[in-house]
Amino acid sequence: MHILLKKLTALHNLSEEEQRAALAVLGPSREVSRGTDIVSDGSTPTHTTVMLAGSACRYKMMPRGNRHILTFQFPGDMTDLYSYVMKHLDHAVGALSDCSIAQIPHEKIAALCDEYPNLQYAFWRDTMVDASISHSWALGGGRKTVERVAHMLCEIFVRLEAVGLAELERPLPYVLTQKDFADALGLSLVHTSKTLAILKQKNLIGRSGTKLLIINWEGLTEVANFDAAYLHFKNGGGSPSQKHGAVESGAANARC
Amino acid sequence: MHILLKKLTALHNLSEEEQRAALAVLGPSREVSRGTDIVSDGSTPTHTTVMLAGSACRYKMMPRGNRHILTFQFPGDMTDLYSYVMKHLDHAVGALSDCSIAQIPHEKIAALCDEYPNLQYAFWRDTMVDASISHSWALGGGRKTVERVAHMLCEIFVRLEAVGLAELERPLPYVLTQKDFADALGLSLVHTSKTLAILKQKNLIGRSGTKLLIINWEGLTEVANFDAAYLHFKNGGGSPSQKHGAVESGAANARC
DNA sequence: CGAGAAATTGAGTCTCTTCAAACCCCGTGG
DNA sequence: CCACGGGGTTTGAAGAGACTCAATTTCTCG
Repeated sequence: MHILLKKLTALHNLSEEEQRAALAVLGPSREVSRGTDIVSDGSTPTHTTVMLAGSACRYKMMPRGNRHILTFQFPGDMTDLYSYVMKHLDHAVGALSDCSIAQIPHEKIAALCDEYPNLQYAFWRDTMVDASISHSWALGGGRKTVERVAHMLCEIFVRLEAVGLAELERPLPYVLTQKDFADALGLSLVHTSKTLAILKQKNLIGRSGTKLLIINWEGLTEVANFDAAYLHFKNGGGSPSQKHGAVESGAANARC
Repeated sequence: MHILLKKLTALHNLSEEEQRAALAVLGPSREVSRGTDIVSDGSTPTHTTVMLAGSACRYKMMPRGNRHILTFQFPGDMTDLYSYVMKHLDHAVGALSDCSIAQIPHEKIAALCDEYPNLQYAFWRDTMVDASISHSWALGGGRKTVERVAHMLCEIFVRLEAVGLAELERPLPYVLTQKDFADALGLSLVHTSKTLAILKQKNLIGRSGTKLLIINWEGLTEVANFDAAYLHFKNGGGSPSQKHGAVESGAANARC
């Protein structure tokens, strides 16, 4: 199953036909190397980007020269539905690792939306999950630092797992540097490092080469006070221990 | 002109017919008194709420007992399009002042969306502006405290002005307590108060009775480093001095 | 094996928080 | 018409958390 469909169907039910239609508009894949911008700030994109592999982020350079990461983007994510709706982008999208991406022209999205309202609904839903994640990040979610860091690790794991790219006992497939975390959390690199050290000390996480490894998922979610509901995956997210499963599966079929 | 249309047309062009259709689904108005919830956390609303008068906020109570304000809602705002898309709400909506509101059943929104794709587009756009505001709030936008506080004041003014509810030289029509600001900014009440005091000292803002008064808009935007572009109003927002006007007016008509 | 990137550690400083008390404005009731 | 009460605002002081600066260590990749 195509990674884009894995993501979309994890959020909303789509018919076979809708799935085929969505795939049909996908352009050829393209490689982007780490550190380069996929879409630049202030531009008015004509295409939407779909992540196929690798990790990226939507970010904004702030006046004081610091990078402010708004969200991470993983395979299956449509980084730029935002620009389809907004036209004018107020942030950039950059590759955090070597990535491969595909594009969809905005006209084709509009055509899809007209023909398949349910698909438009899925797209809308996708952008709203993004908003929900933003909410959760904003103001650090009222959590204290150790919680916040742990929470972000949980989020990343669940999102990757939802598209079949992560599983427990295995290191996360992508490299995110501590600087990336720091810029996403709004903390200094030093402090982020010290906080991660605490989680390592507790034997909740570790490193396997350059990659991050979750050693004790239960423990991590507990420290983080993590509830995957805000990610709005149909199956509730949250890995083996399905704690909060199927919260909204009842409504998942209906459009309203 | 109805307040809802003022808001929607400030974001996107709508035909006469679309405007009529949008108004037609509005339920009767209802009063909500200050401090009560309009929609509660964890619920699955069947209606979308339109603010007619007063100020409200989407908020979440955090484990540690603090209130975390996600966005302010002013007249014309549709607080709950979020729930139309998400079904299951992960935050509450509460009245910050006495409010009057109207509701629209979700089925009617779905019907509207089917019949008037351009209207659905406007709705989508509305929710995305919300997301954009979230982005701007997240992590304090990388600003330092005085900037942040000033920035929030600017945002509130521009949003109210866009629907014709605020003008310079006049106090803002609603009372927002410093606690409200603090909870939205993620700062302590004490610190918020001290920061506002700085802005007063500089003679940028003042108080007129219980209401806030902007004394020097130019100065305030300068301190805040404020650029209204992220609010995505067609006219660029930003009051008399139209600094960043019409950024995307060219594309505003087209759906794609 | 060496170079560069990333992570770690320590020390000093400043911001923001918490706790606590006083103040002010405004509506109410005597 | 004035005293009272309460919500909201202001102020002060002490302490915790986070930041910066700077040096060191570890890791990875060529």
